[in-house]
Amino acid sequence: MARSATTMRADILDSALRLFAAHGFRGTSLQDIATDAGCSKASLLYHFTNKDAILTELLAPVGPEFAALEGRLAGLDGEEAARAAVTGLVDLSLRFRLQVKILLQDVDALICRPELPDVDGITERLTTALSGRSAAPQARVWAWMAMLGIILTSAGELALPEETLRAELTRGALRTLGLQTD
Amino acid sequence: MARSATTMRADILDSALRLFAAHGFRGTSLQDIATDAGCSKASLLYHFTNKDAILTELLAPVGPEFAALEGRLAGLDGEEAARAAVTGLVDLSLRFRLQVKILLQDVDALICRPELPDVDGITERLTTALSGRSAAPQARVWAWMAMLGIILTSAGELALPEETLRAELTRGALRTLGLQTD
DNA sequence: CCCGTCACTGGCCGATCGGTCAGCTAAGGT
DNA sequence: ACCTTAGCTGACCGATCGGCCAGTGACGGG
Repeated sequence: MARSATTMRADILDSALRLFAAHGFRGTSLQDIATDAGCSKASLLYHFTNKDAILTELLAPVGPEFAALEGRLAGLDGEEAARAAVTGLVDLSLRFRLQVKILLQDVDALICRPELPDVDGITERLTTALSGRSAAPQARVWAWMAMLGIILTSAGELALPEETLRAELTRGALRTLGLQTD
Repeated sequence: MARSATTMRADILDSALRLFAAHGFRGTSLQDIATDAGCSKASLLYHFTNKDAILTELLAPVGPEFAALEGRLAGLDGEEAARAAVTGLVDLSLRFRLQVKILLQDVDALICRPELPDVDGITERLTTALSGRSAAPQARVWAWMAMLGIILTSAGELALPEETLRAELTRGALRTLGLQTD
């Protein structure tokens, strides 16, 4: 054995996460991952049944976290819902920077996979909460701006300490939505 | 001859623009475009030297427009620069919805092509203008949020009249940046 | 000491990719 | 009537993709 099994699996997942986030799921070949992880392509398929399984395992923790956030938002309305949605979304975007980047990069190729997070549904319910359950066109536009601003800015490569980023993302999004920033 | 040459070329470009925007450049094969345009794959490569040439022609008008915007912004500073950047960016994002979507979808695969718009440079100069030439971390974060919010919300599929979208994108972005919305 | 299992690999497969090429057809000039 | 040319295509090519399989070598239990 070259190295312990758990190390090999972890190395593969680590390489895959970085490469998928950098070049997209479709833009990263199994050979790319194998080279980066320092093993053969066949070794990947020994530890994982196929390429999709690697992605599924990387994104596994994301779905439940967003579902939990939606559960917390479900009972809220108006400004209360919007504020909770902002802080929750900022938190998840920072915790799952790379994973969210992967999801948004290949949305169209990744929806229609039942085991993966339902991106369309999540974005719709999040924008609804961010808009304070309002159907007004302006509220919907601002909700989309706030959501995309939060998610993609945190997925970007701003070289800032995490707490600074968290605070400014929150303030920026609240202002986008037309809410007081305390 | 099946149809006039100009019609065929235009049909190919039309199909390619829609498909590239929907599934990405790498996610769209020449066969996909040919099927959508109602011709053979070989016919594509009769009208265009290769796949990249189709993309280059689709994105040709975008680069100069952004360069012109940057030229107008170059002499401005502070809040004046930020306001001009917002209105200019909203305008271009709405005029080139699909093209911008293509550019952002496959950024990593599309940079390093000299004949294509320099996405990194454009985004950097735009965020600088949006932040009012400020180097403060908060200003840079908000500039990124405003830019990504504008570009990707206009590239999305909100079913709203264009002038409503233009007005709300502008107001939302100005508020993100902490500016009065008149 | 041997044998089974685990970790891993080289080599191969069919499908699909972007791209080439010889050749067909119809229109237009002479 | 003949020839040229533009428009278009089917067939084919090498490269690369995801995935499969028959091994091979090291380790641990009996």
